[in-house]
Amino acid sequence: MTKDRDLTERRILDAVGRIVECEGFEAVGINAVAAESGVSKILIYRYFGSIEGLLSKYLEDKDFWLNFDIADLPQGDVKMFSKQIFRTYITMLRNSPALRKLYRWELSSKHPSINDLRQRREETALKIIGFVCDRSGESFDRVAGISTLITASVSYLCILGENCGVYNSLQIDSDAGWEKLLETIDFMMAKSL
Amino acid sequence: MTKDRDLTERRILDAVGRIVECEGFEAVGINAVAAESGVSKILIYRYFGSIEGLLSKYLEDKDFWLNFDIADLPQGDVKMFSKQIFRTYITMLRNSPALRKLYRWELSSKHPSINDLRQRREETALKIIGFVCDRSGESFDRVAGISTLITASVSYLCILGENCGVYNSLQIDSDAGWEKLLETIDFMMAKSL
DNA sequence: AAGATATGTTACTTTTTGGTAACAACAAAA
DNA sequence: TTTTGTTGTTACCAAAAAGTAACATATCTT
Repeated sequence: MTKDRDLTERRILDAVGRIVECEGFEAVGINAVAAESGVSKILIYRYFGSIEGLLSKYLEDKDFWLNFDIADLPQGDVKMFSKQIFRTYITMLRNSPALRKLYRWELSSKHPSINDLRQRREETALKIIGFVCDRSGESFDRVAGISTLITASVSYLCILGENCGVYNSLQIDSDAGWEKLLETIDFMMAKSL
Repeated sequence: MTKDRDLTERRILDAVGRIVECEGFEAVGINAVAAESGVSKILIYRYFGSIEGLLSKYLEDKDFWLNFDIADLPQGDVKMFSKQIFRTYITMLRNSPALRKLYRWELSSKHPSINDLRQRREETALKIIGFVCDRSGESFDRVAGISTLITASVSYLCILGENCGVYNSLQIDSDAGWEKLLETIDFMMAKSL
């Protein structure tokens, strides 16, 4: 029995990660975390206060938009820039089980740290939309509307893809379906923006 | 103690309805249903076999697309027809808590009767998309892509609206936000179809 | 070394949830 | 009227979940 709080906390958070990726946030209970991490429950309470606190800690650095930096993308052409954002978002969501579980969880949970997340996301969104407006000459409402349509549908379809293979005859659980969707998105943006 | 199985079943199903509308399908457990309906659990088992069976029964006639009839909509102009479908869908979702809860539940549950639902929805979707293709001359993939983008985002935003007021600076929990969205959808369809 | 504090273990209580056994009352068929 | 089957009540059991009390051991300070 070595005594190392940092290590123990890491073990607990790692266990949360595994549970989330595999079964989602809904499955993160004290017993589950204790069992998965091999740490006794009482330590979880001591170090994180509650499951709420544990999840808040876990959520730090997990969201896509929060860690999004405009500077990471090519600045030249606005159309390319916009396209690239959506592509990156899709890639992230399709490759990260934890992110998909997070987006799913948000739809049914009123966890306090989710509000934080949303507010900070709104700030990022505002910045990006403003950026695109400035360079494209489109109205804010137009850009916001299109962005909303695209990101919301992408979020929905990525979540759904975990349980369901086909939506409107599109193969949403495979690359084939997503290429068709990307084609549609590109087409739509070409026409609308 | 009057003996009336039909009445009892009705009482149970009504209780399910109240629970679903208020807390969602996730909260439909035997104890909850028994308490809400005032019927003893064992009768629920006897009459519906299990919670699964109970939910399957409840789900009959609940989905939007399953009860959708092309004949209900104006047949004349294809553009109007398409617009009208999406408008109707939005109105239904925004006015029915149970429907929203169903769409939310689908994202995380593997309940057997959900597969039925999806398959039958696919059939309806195929019909509608085919119908629009025939009359508009657009390709199947184009129509399917646009429909997917719109319905998926609408579903997502309606579900999200229950816990979250703003998305991309759009007020998704109020008519104001939805009018802007409708405007975007109309614009997009005008350009794309 | 002695004491104080942080760390960890074990075993327990309570609550909730799903599930069942045993019996009581009513209704219709024999 | 007796029998049979359906409807309903009560009380229980078992498992899973959250949460806590009491104790043991390591680490650091003085």
